[in-house]
This record gives sequence, structure tokens and C-alpha cells, in this order.
Amino acid sequence: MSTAKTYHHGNLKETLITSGLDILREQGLAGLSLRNCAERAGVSHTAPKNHFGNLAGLLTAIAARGYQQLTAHMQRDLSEDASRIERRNAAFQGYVEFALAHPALYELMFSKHKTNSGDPELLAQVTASFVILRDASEGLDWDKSDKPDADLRAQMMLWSLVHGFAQLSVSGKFDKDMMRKLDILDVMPDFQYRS
Amino acid sequence: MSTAKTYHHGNLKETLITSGLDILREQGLAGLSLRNCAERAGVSHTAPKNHFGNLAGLLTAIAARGYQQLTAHMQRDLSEDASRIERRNAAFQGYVEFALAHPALYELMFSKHKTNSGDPELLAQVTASFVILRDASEGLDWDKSDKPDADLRAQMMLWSLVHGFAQLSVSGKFDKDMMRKLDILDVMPDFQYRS
DNA sequence: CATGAATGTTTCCAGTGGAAATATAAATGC
DNA sequence: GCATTTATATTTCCACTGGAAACATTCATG
Repeated sequence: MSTAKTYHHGNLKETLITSGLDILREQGLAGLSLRNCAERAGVSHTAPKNHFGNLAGLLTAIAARGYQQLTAHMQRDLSEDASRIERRNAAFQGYVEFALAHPALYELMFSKHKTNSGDPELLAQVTASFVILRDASEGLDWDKSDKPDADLRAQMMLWSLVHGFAQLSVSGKFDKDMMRKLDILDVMPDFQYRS
Repeated sequence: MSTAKTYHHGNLKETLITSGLDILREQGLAGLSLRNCAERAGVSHTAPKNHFGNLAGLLTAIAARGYQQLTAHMQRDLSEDASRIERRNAAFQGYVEFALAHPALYELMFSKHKTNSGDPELLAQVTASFVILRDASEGLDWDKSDKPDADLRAQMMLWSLVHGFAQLSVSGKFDKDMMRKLDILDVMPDFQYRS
């Protein structure tokens, strides 16, 4: 691999993904076009076809990378022996912070039609992110009812809660009063752990 | 107003909005283009400019109509003397049902960049929808902590919960087990009312 | 070293939103 | 009642988009 200008790029697949992430940061989702991304990587606009098939394929790879980063961000600064509460706080806060810090990428990750939502690599990264949330909320005594499937319901509710909070924050639907309280740990009820 | 083909349409503004809603239903958000919408209304692709300025203006009007319908749907089948629990159930369930029944419209309504999010008419309809949710959750004894701004926090959390649930359902992020439990009232904890 | 596979380029096409100039109809003023 | 202004819609043009197809170059493998 060299940086000299050769006919074959040498690392195009990876370069296209990072170019895409850069464009999302600088120009938002609307600015992320095939041609824009290819130009930034220094190739013609049809070169990505070899690696990703089409635009949706490229966006899928970028979104998958986004989930990878989200997973990492939810685990940031956690030592091996972090407590359950520390892990839970890091995961919840990390999720919301990530959405606010990378709104365009977040929008792409949760857009239904821009990506190939059935792509195995994407699905794997989505699952990895969700597993962090699920593990962090395990054992939370948040519902005292005796409905069945308590664990499954708890997972759905907590993911919904965190995701909805992030989504409404990023999309600006919260009103002015609400925007002053964007720390999810501050807004969330004091869920305690069982046992 | 006549249905005969005249140079002046006579009811173009309204027709464009309903055409847009039809296209969203039939072809999804990706199919909703200025030209597509104009053709369906029987005018040239630049005609909408007089009424909505540009594409974003048209999409803004369509989204506002969407919030209007959402508000109505959250209040469906409610008699004057409906109980708080009935109103809450109708609002929560109506919100999720609406998202699942009109996924493309819902996507447009909560997309940050496709609409003019500062538009007064849009903001008014967004607020109207939120007020339904807020009223329906008023008095819910959902958090026993003594943190300040309990009402504001409760509103944010419940909207987050319902919106996140709808969003994750529509976008297909819930896994197979979760997709079998898409009734939010069944998944939600048994929040009780105070007093 | 030759041949096939992988990787990029060039060229073309249909589609998009929008600007600008123009055409038509409606509304208003005298 | 007629002329002028205003509102509404069309036509034409442009830059941009994703993708198909044919071609060029390099790599990898026998």
C-alpha cells in the first residue's frame, strides 16, 4: 500500500467508508452522495461499485461502522471491575451522547430505506450494540407487575426509552424547557437493581 | 372549483398535499419527489413553487398534515367522559399504531432535514400531538424519586418511551422475539395514577 | 510469462430540484 | 366595461444524482 497515485487505489474499500464518515460529519446525510464520497477518496464515481455494489451497499457499510463506534462509545472508560450501575450509566449516557455528537451518522444508522437492513454484517453490529444495552439493564427492578416475559419486555422498554430520548433530542422535537435537561440519567427514574 | 381541465387548477395546494400522502402510502418516502407529486396532481413540476416555495416547503405541509392525523388518531373512539386510563391507552396505542400504519409518513414527520423544522404551522401541529401525550400521562405515578421537575421529566420520559417504541418497531430494529410483542400497553409497566 | 480476475475509468442515460422567462387567468382599480 | 396588476401555471434550461455498459489497467495465479 502506497500513497502515490496509482491506477489501483490499494485500500479503497476502507477509504470510502472513512470518507463517508467524514462527509456525514461535515455536510450531513444529504451531502453524502456516491460521487461526493468517491471524489473525496480520489476515484471516479463508479469505482465504489466493485466493493459495495451500489450506494445502498456503501451506506450499509458506513452504518455498520457507526454501530461499531456506538458500541465502543457505550463502553468507554469502563474498567474491568466496573459496577452494574456504572456500566448501565455508561451505556445509557453513551448512547444519547453518540446520537448528539454524530447526528447525521445516527440518522443513517436508523434510517429504514437508505441501507440494506438485512445485511449480515450490519445486523451483527446492530445486535452488538443492543447487547450492551441489554446487559446494562439486566436485573433492573423497573416493573413490579407479574406480566410474562419480564426480561424481554424490560429490554424493549429500556431500548425504546433510550432510543426515543436520543431521537427526540437529535431531531429537535423536545421543546426549549426539555432541551435544558438532556442528561438521560438526570431525567430517568431511579431504577434500582434487584437483589 | 371545477374538475374540468383549466389552466388554473383551483385547488392545487390541497391537492398537492393529498397527492403527497397518497404517494407516501403507495411508494414510500423515496418515491415522493416534486415531479412525482406534481404529475399526480396534474400540473407541471414547477407549479408547487407558487404554493410551497420548494420541495422542503411541500414536505413540511405534508408532515404537518401527518401530525394532524396523528393527533386525531390518538383521540379516536374516545367519548367525552373517557377515563384517564382510557385516554392514556388510546394515546399510547394510537401513537404506535399510527407509525406502523403510515411508516413513510411517520418517517417524514420525524426526519430532521427533509422539512423546515422551524415552520410555525408544523410546530403547532407537533405541539398539538405532544399535548395529547402529555395530558394522557398527567398524574401517572411512575417515578418515586424526589428529583426536581418531576412533571417535565415524566413528559420527556413517556414521550421517549412511546416514540422509541414506535421508531424501533417501524425501522425493524426489534428482533424476532420482540416483534411478536408489539402492543405497547402489553409491554409497558403497570404505571398507576396518583391519588 | 501469459492469461483470467480484480479494480478503476469513461461515457452515457434517465431522473431530480430549482432558476428564469413566459403564458394564462383572475382580481382589482378606474 | 375595460385596462392593469397580481396570482397561478408552463416551458425551457441547468447542475446534480445513481447506475449501466464498454473499456483500461493492474494484479494474481498457473
